Amino acid sequence: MPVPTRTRILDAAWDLFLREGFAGTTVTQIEASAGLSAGSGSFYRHFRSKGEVLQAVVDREVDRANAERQTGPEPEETGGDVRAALAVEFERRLGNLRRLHPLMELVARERDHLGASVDHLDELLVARNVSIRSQRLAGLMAAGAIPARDAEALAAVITFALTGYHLSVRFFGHQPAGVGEEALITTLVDLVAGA
Amino acid sequence: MPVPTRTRILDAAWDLFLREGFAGTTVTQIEASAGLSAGSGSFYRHFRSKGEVLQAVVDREVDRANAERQTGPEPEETGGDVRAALAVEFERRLGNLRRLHPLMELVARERDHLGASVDHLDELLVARNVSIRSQRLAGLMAAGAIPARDAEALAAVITFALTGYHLSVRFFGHQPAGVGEEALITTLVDLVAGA
DNA sequence: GTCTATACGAAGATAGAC
DNA sequence: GTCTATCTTCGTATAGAC
Repeated sequence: MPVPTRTRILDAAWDLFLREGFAGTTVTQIEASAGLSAGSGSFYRHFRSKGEVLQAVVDREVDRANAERQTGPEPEETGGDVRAALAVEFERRLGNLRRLHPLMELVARERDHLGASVDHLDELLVARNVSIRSQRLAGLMAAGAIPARDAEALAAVITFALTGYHLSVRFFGHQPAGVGEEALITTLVDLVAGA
Repeated sequence: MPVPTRTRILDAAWDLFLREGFAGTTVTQIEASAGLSAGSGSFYRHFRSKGEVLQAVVDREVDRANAERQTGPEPEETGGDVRAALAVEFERRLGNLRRLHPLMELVARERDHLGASVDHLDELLVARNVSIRSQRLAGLMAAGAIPARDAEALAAVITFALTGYHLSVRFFGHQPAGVGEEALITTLVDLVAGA
């Protein structure tokens, strides 16, 4: 079954916007990469402008990310070992960030051309994350498994420590001061669990 | 004493690049904003290309940031109150991030057009920060003022928690899940000092 | 719905007078 | 060193045939 032209355009645009940026990508390039004749206006039979396809591309990726999140693996109960459970959760979060990275980069770079999609990224990266995490942490505190603190603030510290670490590694292309993923997570677990 | 044209061009370009981005800024705009005739090539008597002026602008701002850092206030000894000293240091870091933000944003957006300047930002934002902080923390651990941990990893957690929080607030335009600066710092101090 | 062809405008960069 | 004028290239978008 053939891939519709509209979809091929979205695929091509997603790829090109990531590599060349929005301003650096021409409609002609998109057409060529989508199997249309370069320089023909065939693109415009499917989208009114280059900006419109950017919106559509980002929305599609946000929807994909949300869909994948639904089908993700549930946090297995590790038999009361809080430290192990936290470590697994933090590792999973770093993995999620790696998968989300292309979308993060595109939205960050082209936020001026995007509208409400920025809020969707907020939800995806920060809001929901802090919210869910703080509820879990509050549960652990109530059970006496970890020291009692401001659960929301603690969730924020964790979220931003992981996100910041990820961004730094990706952006600068190396681990900061030789601190690897394992050392970061171990220390973060120690802090939260009160080693 | 008159401002040299080269400097006026740098000022104008810095301003325009921040507001409109590199691709969104035209040489004609820079000329007009620098007091030159719009559309004349007078710009090219001072820089070979638009890309060259971007490099020059970023280098100037990095140098400025480094110079200001030298003359910054020294961390006052707070009479053995480790928690207060940590809080002051974290607040100061958030202030530094606010001042550095325009430069961060520009370099992040235009990194493709920049060369070694990206490494200078790494030094400014991450490398030196983690390095200095880990040394101080190691000193506090040796003195028994805070619990002993992996000093470098702890420094990384602190640096990225603060940087990530700052970025989130700036990028999304609001505090995450109602966690304010004060709550974040208090919780971070509690974690480090072992409350 | 895709093609060829092209209008239209914008922007980087240069030539030569003053 | 700045100006007027212009060259040239490129990119968005449209017109009309098939």
